[in-house]
Amino acid sequence: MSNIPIKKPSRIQQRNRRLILDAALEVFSRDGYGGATLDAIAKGAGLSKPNLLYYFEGKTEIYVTLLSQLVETWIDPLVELDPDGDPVEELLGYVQHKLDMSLELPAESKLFAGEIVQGAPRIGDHLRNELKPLFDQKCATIQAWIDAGRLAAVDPAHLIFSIWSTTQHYADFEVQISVLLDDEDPHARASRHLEQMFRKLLTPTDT
Amino acid sequence: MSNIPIKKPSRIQQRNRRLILDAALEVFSRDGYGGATLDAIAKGAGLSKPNLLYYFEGKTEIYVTLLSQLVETWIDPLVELDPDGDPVEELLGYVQHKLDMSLELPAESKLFAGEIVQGAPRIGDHLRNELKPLFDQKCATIQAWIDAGRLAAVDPAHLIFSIWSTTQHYADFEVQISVLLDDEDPHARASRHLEQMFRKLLTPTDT
DNA sequence: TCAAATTTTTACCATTTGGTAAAGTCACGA
DNA sequence: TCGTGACTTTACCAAATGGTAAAAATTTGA
Repeated sequence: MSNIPIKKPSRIQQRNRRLILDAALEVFSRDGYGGATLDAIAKGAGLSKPNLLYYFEGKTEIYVTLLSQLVETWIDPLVELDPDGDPVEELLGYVQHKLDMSLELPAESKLFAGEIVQGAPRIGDHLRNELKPLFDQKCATIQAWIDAGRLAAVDPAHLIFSIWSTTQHYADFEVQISVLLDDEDPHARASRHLEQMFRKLLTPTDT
Repeated sequence: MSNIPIKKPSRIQQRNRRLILDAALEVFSRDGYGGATLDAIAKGAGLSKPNLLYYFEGKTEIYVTLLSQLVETWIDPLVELDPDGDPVEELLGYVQHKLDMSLELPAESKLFAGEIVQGAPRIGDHLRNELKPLFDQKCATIQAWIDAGRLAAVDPAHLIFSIWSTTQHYADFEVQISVLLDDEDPHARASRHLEQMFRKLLTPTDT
């Protein structure tokens, strides 16, 4: 018996909200929350500023909407870690998946990084309510693999941190990497390097 | 024959510039460049805003001064990588050193991260002129170690990226880590984990 | 087709923010 | 102790920015 009328969004609404969120992703990830302006987002979306505010209640709502959607996509590959699969291959697959995401969605990665670096003032709850339970569950999965002797003894939590940090680094520190690397194809070498590193770390030694 | 009168800074000048830079580090690392305000910095430093601007030409100058000094400290441990030392121990020592820095100077790490994430618009030159040559040199050192069979065959550049990303992660993603870890002492476990990971990666296998 | 609902534009506004001018205060060497 | 230069405060300001009111235009459904 909700009094709130839930109307299905019109085509115009869908299109414009998408335009706005796309433009906002660009602007927020490039300039940070504080540095971003509604004018810049409006310009990017091809709309007027008051028109923006017809679709979103304010700057913060745009930002939070963006981040909420993002967190879903971001933690999704972790969900797919299959307890019944081969431990080493599951985890190496996860590494590659995360690396691919970093290279394909750098703006998303940067937006997320920026928010966390600044203390997650606007998505702290999301982390606690959605990410934490999943994280604990996956740590348990990894620990079970170790206990079964199917994976080298590693610290599950810190393993995940290492996977996150090394892969996201290629998105978040893009500029630094491109300054330092004269390289042809950073992706291929990054991929090989991470595969090598995590395979050595994770492969159990029969004793 | 410079016409610019270089005066040695008075005690007051030294003290106040330090107060300002300390406060600015807090504010910039917490709110980002765009989100930071001169008022917040002034308040943190216990000075009036016009008084701030007596010591620095503007917001940007404070920020750039901070970052320039930071980059020095930041790349310093890399300088110390000794070509004549034991390769594995040198690199593991570097890992620990970087990890310690992340835990002791999180604000510095975040400030740097924030700048890079946003495309290093204000210290790009610093990276090119100071970091790049050092980076190339150290990659060569690592490659030499590998060629001498004293280190497992790894990609030197991407090894360094992995060291940077995993260690700095503990500073930059502090909030996320503290949400996910119920843990007593993250430092000790992080240290052990990274030691384990990089030792396995780097130790040469006699063939 | 035409009225109701939705969407967009125009014209604003209050606050915040980086920055300045200039008067005043303080410290220090002669 | 007094004048000079270093430092600080007061009183501002112009531009930028997040946001609003209301009229105008457009779309939609009967």
